[in-house]
Amino acid sequence: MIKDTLKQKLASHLDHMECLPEKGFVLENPKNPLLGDYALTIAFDLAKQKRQNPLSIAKEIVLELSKRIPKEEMLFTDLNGYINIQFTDNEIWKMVSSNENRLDLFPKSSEKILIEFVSANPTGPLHIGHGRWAVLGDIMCRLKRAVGVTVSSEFYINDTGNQVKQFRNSVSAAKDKKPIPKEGYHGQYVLELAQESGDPVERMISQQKETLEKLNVTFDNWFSELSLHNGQVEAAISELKKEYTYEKEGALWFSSSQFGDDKDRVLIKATGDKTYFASDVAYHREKLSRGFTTLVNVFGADHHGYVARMKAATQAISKVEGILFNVETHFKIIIGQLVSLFREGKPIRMSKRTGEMITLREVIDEIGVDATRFFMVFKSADTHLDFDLEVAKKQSSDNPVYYIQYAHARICSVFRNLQVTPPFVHPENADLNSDERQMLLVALKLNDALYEAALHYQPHRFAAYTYQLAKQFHLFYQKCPIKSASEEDQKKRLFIVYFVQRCLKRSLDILGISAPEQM
RNA sequence: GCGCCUGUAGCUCAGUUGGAUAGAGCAACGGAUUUCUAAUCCGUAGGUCGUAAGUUCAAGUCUUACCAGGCGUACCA
Repeated sequence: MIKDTLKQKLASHLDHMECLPEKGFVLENPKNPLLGDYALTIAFDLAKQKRQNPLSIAKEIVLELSKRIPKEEMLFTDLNGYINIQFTDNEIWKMVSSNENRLDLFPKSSEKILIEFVSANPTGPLHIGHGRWAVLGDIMCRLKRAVGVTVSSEFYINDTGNQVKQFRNSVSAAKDKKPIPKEGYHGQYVLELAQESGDPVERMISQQKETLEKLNVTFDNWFSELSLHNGQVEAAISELKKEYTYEKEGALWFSSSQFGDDKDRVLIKATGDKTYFASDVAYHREKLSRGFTTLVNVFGADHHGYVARMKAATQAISKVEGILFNVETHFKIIIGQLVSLFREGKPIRMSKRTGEMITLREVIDEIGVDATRFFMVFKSADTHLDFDLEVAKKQSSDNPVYYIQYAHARICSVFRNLQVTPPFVHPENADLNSDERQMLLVALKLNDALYEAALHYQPHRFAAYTYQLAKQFHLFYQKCPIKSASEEDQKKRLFIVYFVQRCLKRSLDILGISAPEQM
């Protein structure tokens, strides 16, 4: 990580100079790349502490840093109180060669994370919202793994309870040519399932699995709710009973409001049935018992009302059982906002009741896996996504995802055309023009982008980086010909492009998008 | 009513723990190829960052109030 390395280096020097602000400091990216590769704004913070003009502080710091850090590595300049830092070409080449190996670049982590996502009811086909949460969860797993964290992905199957019962009833009603109950499921797929033999719930689960696999999303574990119903739900309830439950109006309540929930929640109804929430408590108890240090749940926004009670339950269980687990810091719930489908600017109404809906499978079939994944990950998880099928498809020529893939294909094409095969030799300290320099710099920032995105569970930031990398390449390609270049330039540029190719491939792999060699 | 998310260019959205002149894509307009894929690149135009106060040397970013949209608010899952 070049930013991290630079920051540590600067921090130790600034500390010795007694110029380290109390709050710490941030390495900025200058708005204008001509100003520098990174920038410090510490002069403004120090101005107050030292009661001096920020401009003169910046000048002093530049002077002192220039003495301490050899000018063969980087150059410091000051402007309007900002301190700008520019790497030398020599230093860029050094970073390129030390960037070759991967995992040991990141801080070691002893975390063991469980990421649960999608967890749709097996009572219908997945829709585009599930697709978004699936892609987000999947890429979070890939990001974490890429920085060396242990991650397990899991789908929780709600294969028991009222909804499942209604669903089975609906299918068997359809089988008997009887009207489907009012509170049942009315989609076209129910009629189709009625034509088939076997348990409709099992059919639905395998259909969902198939769709997700098609989307390039796989789970380490499919966890059945039903499997908790041979004692584990009862066990979880009796654990809570030790301290945090009471009876009221014939029902058993969990006092979740003690743990920050708006109100208390029912575990066992007056009818004697256990609530869905009770199974969920058992499920999360089970997660803790498997020794995960961090739990992550990706919820659809339509379930965000569940967050407070799940946190409350998990905290209560950990207390009763004496497990060291801080919900505030180690139970991360990511809310994925909903997706609205459009076609040529017109909203597509989705209704499970009337059965008028477009399934995730249909979207994938229509616009392709790569485009679906990219559109789902490109926008931040907490913005409502307006997704126009015609735009995603019609644009297929200058769609951002193809733009990125094309960058990769173009590089492969260069090699084919020149009849050369990587790997290429690393040039020694060759001078860089500004386009070559920017190209390498953007490519070098991959690990920083990766680490940041993984740390904050923000896959969209990594997608944005990948796009930026492709963009920089297309610019480079335009400005820096390889075939017609001098022998020396050609050698240098072949290596640059080879480096970029590997960065693109690695980025696309993390996004779960293919990196074609030809388009 | 209360809670969560959102409000930035005509449209869809970025904007790092507050930093330099608020950015990209699409759409519009004008250019670039005797050269490795023009699925590309360059340029022009487009903004009261929902509104109003506040904090700060510095606010799209933080605080408060209000306005608008989405979602939630079950002894359903």
